Amino acid sequence: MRANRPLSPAIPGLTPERTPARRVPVLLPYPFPAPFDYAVPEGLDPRPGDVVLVPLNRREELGVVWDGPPDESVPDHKLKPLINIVDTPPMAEPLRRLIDWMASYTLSPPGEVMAMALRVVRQLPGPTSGWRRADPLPETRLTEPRQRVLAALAKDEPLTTADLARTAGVSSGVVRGMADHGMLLPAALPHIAPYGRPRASDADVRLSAEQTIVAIALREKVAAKAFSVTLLDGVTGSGKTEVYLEAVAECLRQNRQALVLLPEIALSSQWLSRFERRFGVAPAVWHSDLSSRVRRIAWRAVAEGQAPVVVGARSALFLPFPDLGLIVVDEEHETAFKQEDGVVYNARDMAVVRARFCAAPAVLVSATPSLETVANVEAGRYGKLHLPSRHAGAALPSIEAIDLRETPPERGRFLAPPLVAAVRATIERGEQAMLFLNRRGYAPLTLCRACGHRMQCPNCTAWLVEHRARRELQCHHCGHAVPIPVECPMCKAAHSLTPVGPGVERITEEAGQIFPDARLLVMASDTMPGPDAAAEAARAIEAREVDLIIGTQIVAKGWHFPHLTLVGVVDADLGLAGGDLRASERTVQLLHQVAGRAGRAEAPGRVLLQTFSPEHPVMQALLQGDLAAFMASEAEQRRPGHWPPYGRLAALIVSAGTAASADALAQRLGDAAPFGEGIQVLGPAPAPMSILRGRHRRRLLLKTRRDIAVQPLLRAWLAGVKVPRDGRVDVDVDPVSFL
DNA sequence: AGCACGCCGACT
DNA sequence: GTCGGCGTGCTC
Repeated sequence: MRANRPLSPAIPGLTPERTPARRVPVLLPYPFPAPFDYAVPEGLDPRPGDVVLVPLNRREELGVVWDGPPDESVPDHKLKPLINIVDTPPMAEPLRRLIDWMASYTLSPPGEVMAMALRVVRQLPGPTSGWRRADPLPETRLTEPRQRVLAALAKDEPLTTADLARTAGVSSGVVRGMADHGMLLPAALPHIAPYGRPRASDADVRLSAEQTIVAIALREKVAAKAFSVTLLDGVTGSGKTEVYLEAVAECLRQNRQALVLLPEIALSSQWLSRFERRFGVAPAVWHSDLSSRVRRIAWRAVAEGQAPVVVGARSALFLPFPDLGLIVVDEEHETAFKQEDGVVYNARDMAVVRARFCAAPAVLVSATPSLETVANVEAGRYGKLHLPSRHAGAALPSIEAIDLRETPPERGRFLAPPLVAAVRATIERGEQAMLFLNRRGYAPLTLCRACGHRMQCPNCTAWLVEHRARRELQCHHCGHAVPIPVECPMCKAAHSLTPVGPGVERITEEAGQIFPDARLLVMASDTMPGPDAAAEAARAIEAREVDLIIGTQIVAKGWHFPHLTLVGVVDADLGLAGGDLRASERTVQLLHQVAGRAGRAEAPGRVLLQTFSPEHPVMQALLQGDLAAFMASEAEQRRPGHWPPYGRLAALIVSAGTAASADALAQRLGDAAPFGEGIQVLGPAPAPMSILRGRHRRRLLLKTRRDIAVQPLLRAWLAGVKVPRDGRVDVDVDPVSFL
């Protein structure tokens, strides 16, 4: 091969502008440590970012021409020539740099990160997906059906085989035959802009003086066309969305694209209608369960600059924006931005990195900013804009505690008398109430009254949760489910199994008994699968077809229910147990968010927290409405020990098929642990879920001072320990969950 | 990640 | 004597 293709000597005057590279590095969507080199056949001129088809092992694979010099360590004779350059928009430089940066930061193979960006390109139609008429026509019989086909193409607009056959009223065989005779030539399909132009200015926008000041500041950030990070901190109901939509509008005036990341795109029906009200059109939506057709249209539109605004989940970070001018991360404190499987990354932080590579501003939005973001503001790395009061005169809800030690619920019940009375009064006034409990199912624990046996998952260190509607006990970590047994599997006593503790199903049952005439609606991830169900629930609530909403986690996020005036938190202490570094922070954020659902219009809102420890700092912060002080004291507790955000943390999760081999591997990692000034390794210890999906897990934590990067330490550490066949070591840089 | 090669058990 | 189990090793 090499002998047949000598490089032509460079002749002055005839030398092409760019001498084709003899070999190029190609990044493949697999966990190889580095790009592979390929030979460049004559006539092709691949450049960094081009999507290419290459031979790999005896398959053909898509890869991306990567930057940097080729890896000369692979000898020429081992090189295979790349097959073709795919006719699709190339991966732009900012995205390539994001991929490299993420790979290095998360210690993931770059190909695995790139796979997230390429996943969707695979499904793109090739260049032969449409037809145009050949000119001149080859000499063939011009039958009547064939003339109709040519007439259908008179507008010079390529059509797909199916469309062409339909318009011309012929079978697809006619089209095929004409193509075979060279009468039709393959052509890329024209792109029909699927997303309308949003109107940048809107006379109907009514912002308060406070909002206007903040909106102007954000517009200036966008107009600067430079990297910056701004925290937009505003109480729930302060109109943060309207304000950042004005930054989006400014971005549109600059003719650059804007990206808005939401933690749970599936539940964003209200966000979308708000957007449409402001801009007159819908934005492009991006999340993992789009149909392949919609996904294809959206990807193309983004790549060709035809999607001015994209709203999406974390994977939208990898879309091929040619000219991104603004990234907004709404609810930036949400842990849903953290991707826990595959490449472990935090989309909020990667959004900032992407903004830097695009020379664009990033705006982080929250009513309860994360400690990380607050620390970045204090250190001067991020700017901050504040919206301290609720929009349109709505007052912040009043928050009161119900001390369960003083006014406990009746035996076997979970709603205390003061909460029951408040819900009843609210419903009787014709207003809506909500009961919040962040726990799915009927009961979190099933216990044998005869022998004390607890129903546990065989694969995980977790109790089985009763789902009464499905008559099952289910593990929420691995999905393992069994029918509810009649007798105790341990002592064989019949009818001795008792549900312990409440889940939303059980609260719904109780509420049904206490308020028999109330119209109930349960909102939980397993009762509202998908965006349509959530949108329907939101519609029913807004239309006042519901009196009492009972929900988990998902009722906390971003909803605007104007007739909702009472929120009852069934178990405010839930989430504080477990010794998690972030337990307090997360509980405050979640409960504050839930509380914010109450009283968003004229009627004042009221929030009742059922708790066994109203004196706990978390409850006190919520009751006094002083989150800033709480976060400050939380920060002070972390500072001396160099805990995040005042230090860096990385977790190593060791897993293996048996406890013994997990212990052995964890021990060897512990022995090889890095050491030095400002470096500390905690563990090995059993992971909080010491058995998960049948694998035994151990955990080590690397904690360093903020000025010491964890990645070089981790790389050296892992390089020195050989992982056996059945073992795995997963790295989680900046862990947010300690499970 | 695929995919083949390779060395040990139950079948036409 | 072959079909096939999944252990291990490579892919520019």
